[in-house]
Amino acid sequence: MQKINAQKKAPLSRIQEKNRSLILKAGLEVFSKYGFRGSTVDQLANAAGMSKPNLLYYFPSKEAVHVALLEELLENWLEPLIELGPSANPIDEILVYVKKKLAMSRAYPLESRLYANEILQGAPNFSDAIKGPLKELVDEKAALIQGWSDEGKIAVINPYHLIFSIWSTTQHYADFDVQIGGILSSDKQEITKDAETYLEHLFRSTLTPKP
Amino acid sequence: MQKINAQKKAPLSRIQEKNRSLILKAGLEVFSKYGFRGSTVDQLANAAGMSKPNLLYYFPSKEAVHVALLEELLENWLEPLIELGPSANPIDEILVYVKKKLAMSRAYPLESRLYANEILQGAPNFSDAIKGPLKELVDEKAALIQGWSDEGKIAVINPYHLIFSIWSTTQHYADFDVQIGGILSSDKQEITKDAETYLEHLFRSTLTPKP
DNA sequence: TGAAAAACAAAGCAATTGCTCAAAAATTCA
DNA sequence: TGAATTTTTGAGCAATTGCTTTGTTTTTCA
Repeated sequence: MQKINAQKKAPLSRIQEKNRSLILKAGLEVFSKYGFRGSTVDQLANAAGMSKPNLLYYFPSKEAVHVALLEELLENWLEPLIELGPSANPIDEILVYVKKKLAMSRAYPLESRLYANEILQGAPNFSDAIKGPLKELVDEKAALIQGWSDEGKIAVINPYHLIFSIWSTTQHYADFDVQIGGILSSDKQEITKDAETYLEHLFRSTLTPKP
Repeated sequence: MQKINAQKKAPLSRIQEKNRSLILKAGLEVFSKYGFRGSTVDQLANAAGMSKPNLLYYFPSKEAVHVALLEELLENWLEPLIELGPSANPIDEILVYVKKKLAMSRAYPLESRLYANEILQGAPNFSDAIKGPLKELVDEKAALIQGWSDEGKIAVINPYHLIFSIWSTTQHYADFDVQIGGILSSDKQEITKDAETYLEHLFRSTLTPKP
């Protein structure tokens, strides 16, 4: 064990702060591209611009870097959904959530791919978070949406699958970026604009109650 | 090089047939779980129930197994979209495609994850297929859908993004299976039924033209 | 300033990697 | 049957893996 498990006691020095963040940034780049098992400590150290032993001076193992990244990720990932709340106009409230998720896919594609990699590989370091905080939050918001549905303010839909479809359609633009870029010739900005228009239509139609 | 590049000349013997298929099956299991770089020849050989040198007697390298799998995958992957064609009822025609894709996600989750892994990692062995046959097919079907849109038979939507959303929502049930299972307590069969109901509503609402 | 502490890295460790060699075992077929 | 061919593998290769050892350099702060 290294001395750096003082994380919780002493505040981090400037150098520690800088190097830990360099390592996490490097970890994000490497892990999001190759997954945990496909990434090497050498790659991490190279990407972070430091020697291997120095990297392991700040994090006790390759896995520790990965876990730290996933922990950081969870908060940011849940945030937009947390903000979904009671509203006089539920459809717009949900559409705002869709737009936030799409914007996040575009602003943080590496994070999205890190997450996708982890889930794809069976979530070995993330299943607690899924079954705990994530499930709780989704249950809560699904109940909220179900309420809107019961009141006739939105169409009758399964709120869980609604959430899944919002996740999948928005994250697709980050996770399958290579595929989309291979099929569409337009530039990224235009793709994003078209995606937003399309998704707005998609979810508005679905949510609008039938007469 | 091994003698097995006789693939195209001599027909495969019974033993060859059996072992190649054992290896491909093993490759599917391992690669879909860990990605290319995260998988080892040892794992492949173990999963195939044979020694490492014997596996390499049938395929010249780990990469050759991976490439063979991806080639096989492409055909099956394109098939449902190929079948999408002119119809008096475009909405139902598209909904049939959605259902086929969802069924494939459920019947072949490993294939879906193999594909997702490859794309996530930048499609190092698949970008030709994406920019070639896949793009061509998608262009063709997008034109077909655009035609329906122009004729007023379906709503005004961007056909490319419609296709992306069909892919993402259906494949999500295979690729993010662990996450879904962690959130929903119902059994797989019920999840699939609910997903089908939800997706049918989702795409029918989107595609139905507004008066 | 200088001694203690923190930050760093060259070299090296055992284990694992993708793959090969050489030879044994199994199969084929004249 | 038995010789040729195909199939199989134990052993081993150099390279890479995750991580440590050992020490040097830099920073901190009394």
